[in-house]
Amino acid sequence: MLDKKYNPEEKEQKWIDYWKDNKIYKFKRNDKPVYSIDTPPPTVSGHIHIGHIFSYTQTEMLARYKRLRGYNIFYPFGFDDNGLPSERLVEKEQGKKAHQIGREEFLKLCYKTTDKYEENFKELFTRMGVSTDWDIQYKTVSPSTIKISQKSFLDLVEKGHCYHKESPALWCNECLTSVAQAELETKTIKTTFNYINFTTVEDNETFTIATTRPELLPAIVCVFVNPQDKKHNHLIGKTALIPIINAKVPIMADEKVAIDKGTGIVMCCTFGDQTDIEWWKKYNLPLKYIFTKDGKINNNIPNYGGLKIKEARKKIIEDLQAGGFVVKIDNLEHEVQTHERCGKEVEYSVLPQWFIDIMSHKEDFIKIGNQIKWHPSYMHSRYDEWVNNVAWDWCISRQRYFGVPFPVWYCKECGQPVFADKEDLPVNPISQSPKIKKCPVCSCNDFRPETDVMDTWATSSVTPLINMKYGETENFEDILRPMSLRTNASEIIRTWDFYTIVKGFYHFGLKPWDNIMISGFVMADKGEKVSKSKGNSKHEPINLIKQYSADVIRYWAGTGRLGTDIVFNEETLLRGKKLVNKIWNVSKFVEMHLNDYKDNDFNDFEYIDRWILGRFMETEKQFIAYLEEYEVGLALNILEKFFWEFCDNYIEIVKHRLYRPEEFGTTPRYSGQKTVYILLYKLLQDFSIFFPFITEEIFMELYHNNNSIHTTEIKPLNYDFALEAQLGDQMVKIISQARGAKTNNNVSLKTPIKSLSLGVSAELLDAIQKSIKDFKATLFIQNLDLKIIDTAFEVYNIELDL
RNA sequence: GGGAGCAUAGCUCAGCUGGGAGAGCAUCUGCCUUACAAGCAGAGGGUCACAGGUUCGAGCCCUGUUGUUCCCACCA
Repeated sequence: MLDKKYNPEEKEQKWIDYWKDNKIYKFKRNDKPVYSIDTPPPTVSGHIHIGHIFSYTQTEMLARYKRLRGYNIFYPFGFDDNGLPSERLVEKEQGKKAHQIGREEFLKLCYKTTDKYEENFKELFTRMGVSTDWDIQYKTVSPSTIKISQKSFLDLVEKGHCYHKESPALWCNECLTSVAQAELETKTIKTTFNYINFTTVEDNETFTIATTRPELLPAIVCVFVNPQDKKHNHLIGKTALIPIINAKVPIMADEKVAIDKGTGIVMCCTFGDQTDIEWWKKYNLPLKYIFTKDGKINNNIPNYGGLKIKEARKKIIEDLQAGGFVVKIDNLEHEVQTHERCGKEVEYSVLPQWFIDIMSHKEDFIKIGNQIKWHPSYMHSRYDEWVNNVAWDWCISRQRYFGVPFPVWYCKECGQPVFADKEDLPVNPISQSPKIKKCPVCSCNDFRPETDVMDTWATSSVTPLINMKYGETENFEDILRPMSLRTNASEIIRTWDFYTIVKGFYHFGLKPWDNIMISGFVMADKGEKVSKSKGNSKHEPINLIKQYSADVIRYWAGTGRLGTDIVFNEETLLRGKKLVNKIWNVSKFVEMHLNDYKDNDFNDFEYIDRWILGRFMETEKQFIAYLEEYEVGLALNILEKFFWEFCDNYIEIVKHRLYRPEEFGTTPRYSGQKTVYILLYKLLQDFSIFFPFITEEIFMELYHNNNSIHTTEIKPLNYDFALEAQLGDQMVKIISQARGAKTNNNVSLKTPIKSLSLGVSAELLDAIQKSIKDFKATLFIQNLDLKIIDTAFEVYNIELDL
């Protein structure tokens, strides 16, 4: 017997335990087709917020759908505890920087901290009913993951897609590491645009250069003018004298200079921006690198050495003003590139780094992108746009600690890199030595380890490889190449998705997945993304679960349209709560009437039963169509609509038949029983995608034919009730009008109708006659007068028994 | 500056390949009806952002405009 009231807190825990004990979601190799999901390993950053719940739940619903369609679901969960976010978390908790703690001790703390938070994450996702198989869980810094990451690296080196080079790279002088283009975030800041006078050495002609970065004056290696610039092209070939610094640099020509920007004359430094780097390479300019790694001016620069960049900027402007070199200073708002992990402006640095070649295979990456089906389709263009705009090879070196080490040593004499053997992985070059004793180039026998670690994305981009146990003896390559689905939010198309495609292409020449599904963000308020870093998650998931139940939170998460941001709102939760409550109540009703029910073959359905069965078939067809397009929210929407129709109209009509067989007959009662038996079963199945807990509770109580609703299979009904579905709808409209008459008279719906006079179409007349008992009983009609008219129907007269 | 999404009832949104403008919440009026008052029945409420176009017919297709959000580029 179902309880009078449903107690979510108790029942949800019960089913969590049951599913776990009975391994309901366990992946086993069998004959069924595999549906595999590459779901984002969340960054273990200490806090889980409602945004996580949103996107993971949508994916989870798809897993449930595919499971109910007979697929063998490969649905692992991972944790991305690798890299800077974890390091920053530990630094914050310790109140110390990594280098103050020491490499070994710091790493221990990283493992300890991430383990702790992983448990929190796992618990909460489990609590939400996530049907992942926790036995195939991975993390991005475990020995097995490090092994696969290193293997991937060595494979790319072998294939010539990965190279080591001293090269300018983006540098964060807060995190003290290089970063990749994809890790940048643009920010608008207020600064000044400074117009500074230079002179030519040859004829002492004054010309003005506008710059936002006057502290780079000591780093100027040359000055550029557009050769088409009639006003300034006479300067080309002369020598510029840098004010205050008094260095002399050549004035050169380049088409890339925009004549109408600033004064049309540009200083080229080492390195102010990306164009500087291009010019530096193109014209083989000298290197005048003036910054230290932690964001100060080099000590060897007179007057400004030791100052922080912004201090130096201030001081040099003062000095320039004092020397009379400043023409004017404009206030300016402009966008700068910042490091997304810390929000500080990035600089450029020159260091030996490992790069993965991106630039020479952009077309291939576009091609692979075209082979993947994007949901929603317009997200594909974000990917294309990113690939087309990428300007750098992917720098995967990070001068940090907590991450995957490069399996590389260098000869101390000649610098020749020596790689670990694939069989020996995982390798930590700091604690281990290379196998070979002598450098193959110079025969030196002294090596130093690579101390950099890999970029987080270098590892998370191999999640398909981790899942398939790439290169291991026992692997899943046959079933996971490619995987069926990747899901994530739009913000990491350019990182996670792109890099995974890069790796997939380089390793196998294949797309990593057949489909990709992009979810939106949760907004705290309009335009304000919920995220842990901004601390605006007003609602703690665990409290919301306690208040509303996991099923109801899932309802909210399931309503969003694919790829579209949603605002967290409590009204939606309330709506979900009502729906879940209604499912419970109607199930109680059905249970009550199935006491003596035996499921026999039966096809002699009453007209009204055919109507609702036909309507359900239409609904489920659309429901499935939406889910095939991954439109979870639209599927839920249409199912919900049907469900209320089922409760408010069908159940109200069939009620009397179920209660009073002596009056309406046992066969019509059986027809009603069979109908609610079928439909509740189907509704529970369909709803189980969204509400795994309450549907399981009801299913296990009412239908004793399986060990879980989640291992059943959705099989569409096979009746031909299209006409009944259509005419039944019209009958409901008539019923609704008659009810309206009662309501308008302020009387109960039980009030008898003395007489009802109706005009109906011929086919509707036939329908009403076939369901005359139901029709009259539902409205409590005493006398019914029917005649045929041309239009669908018209109510001529209703006389109530007041 | 380039690309994309969105604009429908007071609020949050749905509306498939072009033909009836919809749901929930809120508001109002009723109803204790043998599952459910966390319920039920009903009502009011819209120039589908704006301007053109295609079509017998446009919320839906095309062009443009405005507003808004996101991604990218812009550090001279």
